[in-house]
Amino acid sequence: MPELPEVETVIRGLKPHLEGGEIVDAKNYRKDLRIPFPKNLKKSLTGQKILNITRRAKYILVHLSGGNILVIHLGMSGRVTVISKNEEYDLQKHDHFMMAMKDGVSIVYNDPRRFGMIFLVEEDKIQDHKAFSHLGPEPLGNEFSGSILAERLKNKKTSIKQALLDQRVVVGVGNIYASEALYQAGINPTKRAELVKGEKIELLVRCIRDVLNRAIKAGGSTLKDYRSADGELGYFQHSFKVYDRANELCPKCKKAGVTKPCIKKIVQSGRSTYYCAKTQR
DNA sequence: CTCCTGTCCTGCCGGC
DNA sequence: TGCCGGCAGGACAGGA
Repeated sequence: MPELPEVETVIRGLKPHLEGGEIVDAKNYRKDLRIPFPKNLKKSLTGQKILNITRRAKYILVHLSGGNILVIHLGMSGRVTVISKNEEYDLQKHDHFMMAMKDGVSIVYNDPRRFGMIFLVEEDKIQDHKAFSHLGPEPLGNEFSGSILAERLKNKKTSIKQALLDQRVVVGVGNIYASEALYQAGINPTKRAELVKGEKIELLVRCIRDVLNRAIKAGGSTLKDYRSADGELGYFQHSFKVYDRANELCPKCKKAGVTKPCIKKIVQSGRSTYYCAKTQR
């Protein structure tokens, strides 16, 4: 479900409730998600202070005072709900994990498909952890640029769409924003990755940043209205230009006076891709 | 190495 | 109304 913007939105929703607080209880309601919950999770978390919450790729990193990081990945369908002090809460179907803070606030992790993961890693060993060791640059960071992307796409025979989903190339971009970024950049998703270069690559970098930033902004605006940090796509889903809009007219074509629907849906490596057949070359 | 397919799991939607 | 197939925002193993 969540790509970088949704994960970022969840983190921004959690920060004010958790940062600086102390964990007084934690529970997992089943033994595993995609991978097993850590053994002694309650023991590992209780008494820990939450120093801060950060993001790496699509992972939520909860930094603990003892030097460990509680890592949360939302998979396809994970959500985190904040429950305020004295609020009644009945455990819901697919609630798999909870954590309670000293001030009475708690959070609940819910994940119907259980593709998510929750695990602990030592702060100074995170780079060596197999979930993180292969990760590429953060798309919103300074280390992401046309030349970096070009280097990572060099000799890549796969399509540019699939390359963008590869977390070794760039992190955080998922199935929706890959389609959206390629649309904005006017690049055909089936184009061989290594053939995207020069000005086009610079444009693609700007488009990836822009699409993600606008989605984060939209997520932020939904957060004002909802106390829950549930990573819903929020209002941004209403502004997808091509994703899930097969047989519709894209904004560029509409503006150009085209009347024939231009958005096609294709399947690449088992994932749906949406693009404008007219403007994306 | 790279690339692609299948798999994990539940919910939901459309067609019959 | 019910049943069934197909599909869904991610990540990874395993085979070619």
